[in-house]
Amino acid sequence: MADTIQVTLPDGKVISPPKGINLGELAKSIAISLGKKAIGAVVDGEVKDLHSGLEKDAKVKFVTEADPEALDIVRHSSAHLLAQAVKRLWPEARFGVGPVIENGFYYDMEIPKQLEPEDLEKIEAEMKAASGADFPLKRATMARTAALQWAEERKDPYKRELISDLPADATISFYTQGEFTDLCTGPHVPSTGRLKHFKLLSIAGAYWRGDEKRPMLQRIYGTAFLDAKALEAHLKAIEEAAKRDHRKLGKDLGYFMFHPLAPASPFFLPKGAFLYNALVSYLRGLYAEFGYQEVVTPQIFSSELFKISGHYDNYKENMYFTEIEEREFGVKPMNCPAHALMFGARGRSYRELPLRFADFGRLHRYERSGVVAGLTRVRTFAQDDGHIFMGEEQIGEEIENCFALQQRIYKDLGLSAPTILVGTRPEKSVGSDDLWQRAESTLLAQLERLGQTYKVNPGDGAFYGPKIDFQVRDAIGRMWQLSTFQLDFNMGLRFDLHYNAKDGTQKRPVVVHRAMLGSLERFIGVYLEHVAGNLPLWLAPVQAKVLTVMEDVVPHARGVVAQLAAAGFRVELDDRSDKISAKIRDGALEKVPYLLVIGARERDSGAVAVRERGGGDQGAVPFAQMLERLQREVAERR
RNA sequence: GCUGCUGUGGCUCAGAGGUAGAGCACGUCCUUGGUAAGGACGAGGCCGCGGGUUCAAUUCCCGCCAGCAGCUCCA
Repeated sequence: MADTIQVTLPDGKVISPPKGINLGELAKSIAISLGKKAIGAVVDGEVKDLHSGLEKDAKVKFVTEADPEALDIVRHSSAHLLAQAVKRLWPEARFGVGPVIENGFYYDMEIPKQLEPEDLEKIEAEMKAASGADFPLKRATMARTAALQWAEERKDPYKRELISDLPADATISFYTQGEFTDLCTGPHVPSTGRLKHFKLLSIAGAYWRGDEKRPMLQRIYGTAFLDAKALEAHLKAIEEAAKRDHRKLGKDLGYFMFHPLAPASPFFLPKGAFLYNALVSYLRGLYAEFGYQEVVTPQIFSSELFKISGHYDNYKENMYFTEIEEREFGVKPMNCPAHALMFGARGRSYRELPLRFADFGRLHRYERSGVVAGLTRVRTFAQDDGHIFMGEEQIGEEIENCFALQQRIYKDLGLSAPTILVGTRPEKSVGSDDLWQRAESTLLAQLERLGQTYKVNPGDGAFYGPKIDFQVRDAIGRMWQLSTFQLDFNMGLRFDLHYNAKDGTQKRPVVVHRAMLGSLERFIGVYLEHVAGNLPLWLAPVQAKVLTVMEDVVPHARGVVAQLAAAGFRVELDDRSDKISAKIRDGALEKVPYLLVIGARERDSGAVAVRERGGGDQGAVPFAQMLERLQREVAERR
């Protein structure tokens, strides 16, 4: 019995199948039903498909549709099904890679025909046919030379490149389904009949291996699920996401607009400008509390400044320049150089440190035309920017102070805890290895000390120093970078900044660049999506609308509006000669937090009939009580 | 920047080689109605911009601009 192995199942049971048994047979041997349901298996923590053989003792857990791993397997196999369908329709097609992504899969390919949306239907139909044929997916391995020859025969330079890039000792495996074979490590479903609930979503261009110097392939995005219901739900979720797209909300609610004569540059309409300014004044309140001093700095500087700061060498392609009196000037893309000038304008004492400058200055950055989008990627924006000048020994405390401020803001705004990413030295950068080394280790030490969990993104730092980026997942599930803390040992050096230390020596200040909301523009975009346009009372441009039931009560309603306005609330009156239901509908579509209905009854009793956003009629509430409720809610920032 | 798609009244969108339509919004009038659309009438369009083809272009072709989905790049 030397040729059996010990297999431990999830329930702790140990069985002894023959060595080399493939997982599909093993599943069947445990239970016929398991043999039918199994899609793959997790062997010692690694996902395998049912064709894999077992050569040694292992822990095996079969993956059925109930397991989370199943979805990835189905999606990966769906990508193969897509490729098979494309190959049937366009035999000349050459294939790049076809991985699983967060909500589905894609496949990059070179096809002589430029794909159009209608082609997706044709491809889908072909995929259904291949699924109906229920081809088993057979795994085979090939020696490197045979594999390369395979790619050669198919005249597929992409697969060839993929094969030659595989490590010398790699097992090169292929999967065959019917007439179609693809290079792949797997795992896959046992047969194409398992793939029924898929949908092709879009066509896009994608550079081969993400390199813009290499050919652009056509990429087809799709998604697949284990059952029709889940697919339906996902497609529905995509639709719902589109409804809370900030570009749509911004337009519908009259918050901001764009114009072709200022591409990628938002115009904040009165209501949007209110929100913008409300955020700024909220931050100003916190700045007083957290020891910041706000400054106002120029927009345009001689290029000399950017040569000193390093932007001229490292950031020039993102800057706007102009020439006047034969001197070159640059529009600032960041506030830091201006703050450095202010710090250095006179002698500084250690007693002033940490010196915290805050600046809501407008920044301009040239962004390539294809990358701009709504408010989340624009060419002009303001940050809730700040630079902290300090002694090296103050870094820890200051980073901690930054975290405290950030947590306060996120709490007030109802944002969830962000994902933390540490960016280290990029290729294009200023400063010595030693400075970078020190800056990076200081940041990491702080994160450790504060017990924050984080991931490191090598090479993702700013050109002047390493950074901590904070990403927030919005309600739709996309990640956005908002806050950023950046450590800078270089600015002091470049601008030759110094201060008189306690011991009488001249010392170099260290600088922290930090933004809490990041760019106000991006923040507003993300936040609008986060709340689906339902701004909390304290930020809503219109907090309440008074709606009149009939003409007789209009004078009284005016009085109510005046009282609310006198109490500092932003109120509108809807006294149109429309039915109350129509006014309610309009107010609801405007996402106004409170609709206050006034008819004869309310007038006579000094009340308002309250309707809270998203809810129904709450009945009459005495006016004084309502006023108090509004005041409380604003104070609590609900 | 690259690939593809799109561009028609304020908004959402039809339409066709013979210079335009719907719904909503808007205005006026009627209606004063109690919790998500009352009625009638009316006004409003360089059919993104510039070339070309054609007797005729908003429609077909080319270029540009802008937007959208991605790629690449970033708050």
